[in-house]
Amino acid sequence: MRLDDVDERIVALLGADARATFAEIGAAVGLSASAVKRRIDRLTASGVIRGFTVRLDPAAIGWGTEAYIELYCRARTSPTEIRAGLTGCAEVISACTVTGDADAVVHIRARDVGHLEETIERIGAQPFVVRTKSTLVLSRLVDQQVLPEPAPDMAPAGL
Amino acid sequence: MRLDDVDERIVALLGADARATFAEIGAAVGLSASAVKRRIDRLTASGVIRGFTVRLDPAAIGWGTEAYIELYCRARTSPTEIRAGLTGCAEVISACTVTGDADAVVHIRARDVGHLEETIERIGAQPFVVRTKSTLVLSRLVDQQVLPEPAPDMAPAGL
DNA sequence: ATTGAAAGTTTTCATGC
DNA sequence: GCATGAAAACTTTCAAT
Repeated sequence: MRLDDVDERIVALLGADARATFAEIGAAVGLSASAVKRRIDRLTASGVIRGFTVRLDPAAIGWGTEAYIELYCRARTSPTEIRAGLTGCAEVISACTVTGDADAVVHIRARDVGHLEETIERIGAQPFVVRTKSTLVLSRLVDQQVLPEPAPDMAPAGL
Repeated sequence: MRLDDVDERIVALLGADARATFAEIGAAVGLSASAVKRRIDRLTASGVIRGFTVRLDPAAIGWGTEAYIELYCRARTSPTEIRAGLTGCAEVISACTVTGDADAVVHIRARDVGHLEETIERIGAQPFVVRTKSTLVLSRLVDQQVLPEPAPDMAPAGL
């Protein structure tokens, strides 16, 4: 689906505050509240907008430990199998299969290093996991969940 | 700050739909709309809730290529310097300093492999970057932005 | 801390441009 | 595809419990 400039700005405003009213967004982009709602409904129906969520501070609720775990899997392990082995694990923020030495990278959040260790052991105990390699996060520098820019026709933003 | 069970459920509901009305949330947790608003206001004021945002499907707007880039930096490069070098770069989803061989890991989203390559070159051209090591994401298996579970007192043993 | 109700907004939808 | 206007629903505030 193709987003025009107004769609881009609406998406950016929702990224900054997903609970903004249609009237507020409309005032910012020069549209009526109903026109804004129509566009957001269309963006949602078309799958561009997957939903609206809350941004939490994990550290504020005692989940301040973060790590990336590389998974080295048994031959012929399917992505589906990896996903199945990770779902239900509350500590898993994200996971993906990757190129390179490892087969998958799992992003973990835990309460503390003890909890992290326990989680790594739990994941490492999955039958398809041959070994794991963990990288502890020291400090988070950037955390952008939404494209910060009205992505125009090519021309990525300069540094 | 300490979250009680009701707070946990409210946060989980907001995670699933940040535009849910106070009345809807109240019905789900057995509270009035005003009580829900008070709790959400308190969670926001205390920093547990950092804000509300939209979840997009990057592939739906043509940003379907994803990679992790490990940064090997010059000696005595500060995290602040790394952050400064990455801010304003629309392709950077997240970045953090880490333990292990590399100094930092940068999560990138781009339109295609060409755009990714150009981004890697741009980041690699930063004065503090000695070399980079890229890992391309093949398929995303899990993408949980919010703690999926009412984290109860699973008590990290000891302390 | 929560409720319940009043006043002010927002959403929703039908209509017309 | 957008604006307008009216009805319904929601948010916000505050007195009371």
